[in-house]
Amino acid sequence: MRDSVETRARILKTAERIFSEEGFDGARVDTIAKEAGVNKALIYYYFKSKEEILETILSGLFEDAKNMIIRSAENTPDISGDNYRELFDMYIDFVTKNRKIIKIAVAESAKDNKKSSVIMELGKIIVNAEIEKIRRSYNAKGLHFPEDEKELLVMEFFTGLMPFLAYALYKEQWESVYNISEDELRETLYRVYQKTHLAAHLE
Amino acid sequence: MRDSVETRARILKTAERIFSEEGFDGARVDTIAKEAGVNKALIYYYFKSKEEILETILSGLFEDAKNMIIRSAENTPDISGDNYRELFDMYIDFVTKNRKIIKIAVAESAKDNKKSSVIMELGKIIVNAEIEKIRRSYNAKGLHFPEDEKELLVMEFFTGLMPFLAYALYKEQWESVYNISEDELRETLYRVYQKTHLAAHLE
Amino acid sequence: MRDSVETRARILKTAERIFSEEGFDGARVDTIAKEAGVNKALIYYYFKSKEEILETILSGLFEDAKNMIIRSAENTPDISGDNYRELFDMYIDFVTKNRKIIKIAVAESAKDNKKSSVIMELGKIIVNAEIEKIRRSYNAKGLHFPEDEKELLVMEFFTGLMPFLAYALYKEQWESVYNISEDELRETLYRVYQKTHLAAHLE
Amino acid sequence: MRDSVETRARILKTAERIFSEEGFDGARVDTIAKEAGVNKALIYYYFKSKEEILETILSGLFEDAKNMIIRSAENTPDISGDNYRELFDMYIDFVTKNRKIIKIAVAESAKDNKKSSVIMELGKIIVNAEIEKIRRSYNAKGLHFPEDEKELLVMEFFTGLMPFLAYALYKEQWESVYNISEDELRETLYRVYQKTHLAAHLE
DNA sequence: AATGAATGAGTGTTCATTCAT
DNA sequence: AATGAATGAACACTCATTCAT
Repeated sequence: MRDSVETRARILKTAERIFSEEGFDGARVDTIAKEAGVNKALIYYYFKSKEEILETILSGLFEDAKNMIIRSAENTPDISGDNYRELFDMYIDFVTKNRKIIKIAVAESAKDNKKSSVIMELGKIIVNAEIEKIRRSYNAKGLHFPEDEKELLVMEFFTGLMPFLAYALYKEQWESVYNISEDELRETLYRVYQKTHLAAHLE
Repeated sequence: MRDSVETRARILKTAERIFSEEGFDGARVDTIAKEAGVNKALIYYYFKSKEEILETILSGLFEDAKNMIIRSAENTPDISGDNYRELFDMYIDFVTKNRKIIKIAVAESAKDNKKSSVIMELGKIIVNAEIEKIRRSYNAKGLHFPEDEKELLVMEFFTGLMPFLAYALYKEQWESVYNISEDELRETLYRVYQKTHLAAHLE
Repeated sequence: MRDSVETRARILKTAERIFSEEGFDGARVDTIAKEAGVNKALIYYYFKSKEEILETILSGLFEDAKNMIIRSAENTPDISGDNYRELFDMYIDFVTKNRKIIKIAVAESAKDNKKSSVIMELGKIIVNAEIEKIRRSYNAKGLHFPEDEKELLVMEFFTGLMPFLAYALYKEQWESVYNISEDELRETLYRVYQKTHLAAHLE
Repeated sequence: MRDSVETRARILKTAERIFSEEGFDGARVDTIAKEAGVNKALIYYYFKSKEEILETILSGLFEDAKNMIIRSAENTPDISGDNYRELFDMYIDFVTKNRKIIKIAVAESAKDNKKSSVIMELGKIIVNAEIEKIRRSYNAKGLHFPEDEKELLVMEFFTGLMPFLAYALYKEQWESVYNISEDELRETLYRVYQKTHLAAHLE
């Protein structure tokens, strides 16, 4: 019974890696089985289809994101110059830890054949959480919240969230192409993020 | 002979659409043939393999990007408050027109199994062009160019380029999920871009 | 211990139903287990293989048939106008009660790949029993038994037994397609059987 | 193009044989391909699934049956002592020629999971055709047609048609088990059929 | 007597690619 | 330049059967 849980988890972890390496369609169940060290039929004992493995993995990303948002709301309930760094680190850690799943999610979300996508859904909950924080910051300072909420949505999604997703996607390629260390990339991105996205929240 | 060129182009256009809808691995040569209205074997008369179709399409994106950069260098050789809008429009038009290919490129670039990727290559040439413009702006104003070029690279890639790619990827989904028109999204993004990325270039 | 017998019987009863619904090859051990409410491995505790379940079921049919023949020989040792009905009912009851197994047996016997088949074996013992009765009837009446025993064999198999097997096979379909009740079908078949097969035994 | 028709026919002929030997569920597409001397994928070029092969084969049986009925209606439009033999031969030839398909049809029709079945459908058209003939015979003789049409239906199906289907199913097994030649079995069955089913049509 | 987990060998089906014309 | 037919190598998924407890 303990083993069973561990086996299922191993399958998921392996699938996550293979999906992120080959893409969902490019990945082979055979490969997952072999690399997870289990019989292929066992995968279908735990999951009803390859599709269900993907869904399970993406649900995991959602859960993780929600938990991070809750923790984030507790630790840094509003935005101020002081807690910028904490917030940034929380997000960078999240996307770094989940970068394989994020790659899968982005690749799938790029497909033109669906109305909405995982990234849009993920965007929604993260963006809303951020906007809530901003609202609280304004209230705390006794300022009235800017009426143009749509602009805020666009800002959080396109210039707030995207750099983090891009970091998840291209971190390793940046390290190898530009010969930059993980730490340096992270620090540089922090400075850049301060000067661009975060700066816009200080007027 | 005219026909032959047209047929090849039709195959490419159809492949571009199918790839962007289903992803490269998810797409079927059969589907491309049927939807392009040609015999499947004919595709192999024009292209050596499915892979070669992809390469041809992605090369097209490169050519287009290079041309845009050249035009851009002529029209707006440096960056100033006055030509922001022109620059923004040029990029938005480029990613809108090429959004199908960009979706393919991003999905492929998300795969963990390659050192570098199309998006990294595309990033390089675009980012370099932008940095060149910035350098020229500094020189024009008699200022000395900031020493930290790496920060500039990171900035142009993660907060300069990414919002445009995200626009290409999620434009349609944004329109349908947030019930926003193409124009409104574009205008809002312009304002956001001004307040974040472009603002950083004005200190 | 009581339970154990009951469990085994439940497996057999369920297998009988599933085999008759899906055919032997179409049936899945998984389905039998689930519908019998037992663990799949338990089926292999009671039976060596899926094949052995089938054999057990078909042996059951044989035993039942033999018992019926013995009872039949006691109750109606010869054939006369008076006991036609009793005989007919005995057979109809037998094939009705065993119709699921008969469906399985016929479907299996239809396969071209065996020399003989369950239905041929079943035919043999039933036909022989009937012929024995006829012989006794002739003797009782002081008549000499017709020399052409082969004709008798053919008659008992093709026009004596077949209508009963067909009744087992198509009873439910007849009821639904021709909107006829079980009783009406049985009575009509009796009249028909009298006018055809039984009539031939009266000259 | 000629070849293409021939290849498709060869696949069907082989499938017919394999299905009749192993049953539909027991048959393997691999086996059909190998024995038809074609690549397995080619089977899916001509037929969309194993199921569709079966349907095509069974449709063929229907067409053949209809044609036989039409020919039969022309040659022997009513029933009389004189054309018994012709009628019998027509049916025996039909079921002999189509015995492989009939085996498949009976095995499939035995499955408990369908409302109606091929054999019921086949029964309907054949039985109706026979009843029509009987009606014509009565009219020709100036007799009034018996009111109980349901009895006629039952008679034609259970004692008229069934012996022929049984002949198709068990002909070979009879030959080998009872060491009887094809001709002798056919002749004996004719005599038996005369004394039973046909006799009932002479009152 | 009973079960959850595991497996080898397959099973129908698909796919990119090629051949012959 | 174009096509219908053909193929080898997968591919996702299944199944009867067994193992360990």
